[in-house]
Order: sequence, then structure tokens, then C-alpha cells
Amino acid sequence: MSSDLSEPTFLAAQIPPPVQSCTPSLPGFTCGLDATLRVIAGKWKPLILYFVAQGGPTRYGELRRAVRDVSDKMLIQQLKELEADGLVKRTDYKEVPPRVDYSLTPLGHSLAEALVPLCSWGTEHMADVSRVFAERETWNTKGR
Amino acid sequence: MSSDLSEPTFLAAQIPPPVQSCTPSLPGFTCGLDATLRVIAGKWKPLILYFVAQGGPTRYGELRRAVRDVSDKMLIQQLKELEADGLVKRTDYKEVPPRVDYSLTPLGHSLAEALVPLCSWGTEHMADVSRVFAERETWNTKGR
DNA sequence: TTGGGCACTTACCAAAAGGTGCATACTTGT
DNA sequence: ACAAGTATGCACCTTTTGGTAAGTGCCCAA
Repeated sequence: MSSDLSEPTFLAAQIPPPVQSCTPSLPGFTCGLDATLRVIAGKWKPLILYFVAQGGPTRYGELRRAVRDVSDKMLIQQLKELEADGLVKRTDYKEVPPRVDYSLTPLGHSLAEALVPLCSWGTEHMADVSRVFAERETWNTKGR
Repeated sequence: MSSDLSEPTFLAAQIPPPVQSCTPSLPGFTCGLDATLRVIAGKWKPLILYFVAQGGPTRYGELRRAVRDVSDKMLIQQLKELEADGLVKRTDYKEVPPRVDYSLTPLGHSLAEALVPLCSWGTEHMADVSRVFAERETWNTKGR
């Protein structure tokens, strides 16, 4: 409440120390976060992962309907990549009207768990986020 | 070790229950995760966020050098979006040779914290991830 | 005087991501 | 007989994203 709140003083109260470090290591990745991002980049992957995580083995059609607005092409494509990356397991029952379902591998499940905080964050701050987005739309639509 | 391990039995041992739910709510978002993704989508945003989180207020040039391989265009662009989304705060000291730094807002900091598990996941599973990527490269280079 | 650093900005382009729609092979429901 | 559902595959095209390179205004050091 003093005159100068431009600096650390008041922020220090709300913002804890720097957040843990992001071990800058091995192969071609600058850090763990980087590695993770390579695997979950893609408009639908986190959502797919998360959805499968919640429902257990999930049939293709269910996913399709659940992840609203995703096209077949995209869904299949992302599922293949997730499978190739060892995050999901595809089970084809080789039945006459095709039946296939997808489930998480242990690796995939661990990633899904790491996604939980992001999900919570979104839920908690959804109001802020949607406000910001609304404003953007307003300008894009109305004035410049 | 029995004959049929196609179903829940053995998975149940390693894979805990379905992971918490992803409250499907309000505006145009299907769930919290969706909302979060709208805000951190972009090749460099999580990295920028994370870097600023670790270093406290960071000058433009430092970021530029830290987030290796990012171009001016991209860095600026993503910083502007992060700022517009209320995650980072830009401070312009209006000095003669320009001096500007970026820090996290409380909102940004909370997001950065939610990113920590992803970072840890990447660190822990970096071996798996890089193996998979190496295999991909192998085919892209050699066969097919 | 030339060169470099600072924090950007702009124009132009290539690549990646994503969307639409049609096709398949077979079955079940009307 | 015909439509619909099942899990994809494929061709084509648009949008989005990201990269390169050059420029800006100002100051300091060589």
C-alpha cells in the first residue's frame, strides 16, 4: 500500500522463490520441459490423453464424440503419434464391424498425471482466461 | 502372469484410478485443460514462462540468449501474447539505450508452478523420449 | 567513422498443422 | 434396397506458425 510498488517488495509476498530448476540435460533437449513438449505438442494430444486417462479404455468413436470439434484425420493422426511415442496402446479386436480401443500405457498415465495441475490451473483461472479472450475477440470483430 | 492380461486386472496394479476429473465448464472451453492450452500454446511459451520463473525479472537480451534458437520475431511475439494474457509483466525503464525486463505476474507464476510436473516428467522420462525420437529419425533418414 | 549492442519492427516466404470430403468393407436396422 | 455406423486412408487445400533478413533510433567504444 505504500507509494512504490514497482518492485520485489510486494511481489515477494505472493510469489514464492524462483520455482524449481529445469535440469538442462542430455540429448537434444534443453531441459525436461522441452522433452515433454516434444511429445505433447499438437492441438489435441493433451486433451486426448486426458480423456483416455479418465475413461480407461476408450473406443475410437467415443473419443471422436468426446473431443468435440476434432476431425477424423486429426484424431487418428494424433493417436498414431501418441502410440508411436509409447503413451497409448491401441487394441484392435479384429471384429467385423471394426472395434478398436485406446488405453494409456504406464508412461502415458504418468504423463496424464503430470497434466493434472495444468487442468486445475485452467479450471481455477478460467474466468481470467475467458475474459482476456473475450477482449481479443472484441477488437478483432469491432475496431482494429 | 496368467493367460489373460488384456484387461483391468494387471493394469489396476500400476495405474491408479482414472485421474481426477477435468471439470467441463463455462465459456468456450471444454475443460480446464483446454483453457490452459489456449494460453500456453506456442512453440516457445512454456519455455519462456519457465525461464522467467527461474530467473526473476529478466532482460530481453538475456531471454534471447537463454532460449536458444528463438528468433527475435518469435520471442517478441510470444512475449506480447503472454503479456496480453496477463502472464508476464513488461517493464520499460525508458532509458537511452533501451532497457526492458520481463517478470511473471502472480497469474503467470501460478501457471509456471503448474508446469513443474511436466518438467519433472520430461526429466524423468527423457531417456524414453529420446529413444523414441531417435528411432523416428532413423527411419526418416535411412529407410522410407 | 565505423561497428556494435539494445529492443524491437516489418516484409516476405516456406513449412507445418489442420480441415473437408470422398472411399472402403462389412453389418445391422428400417 | 438403402441408410447408418464402425475405424480408418487419402487427396487436396487453407490457415497458422515460424523463420530470415533487413531496418530503426539511439548511445558508447575503438
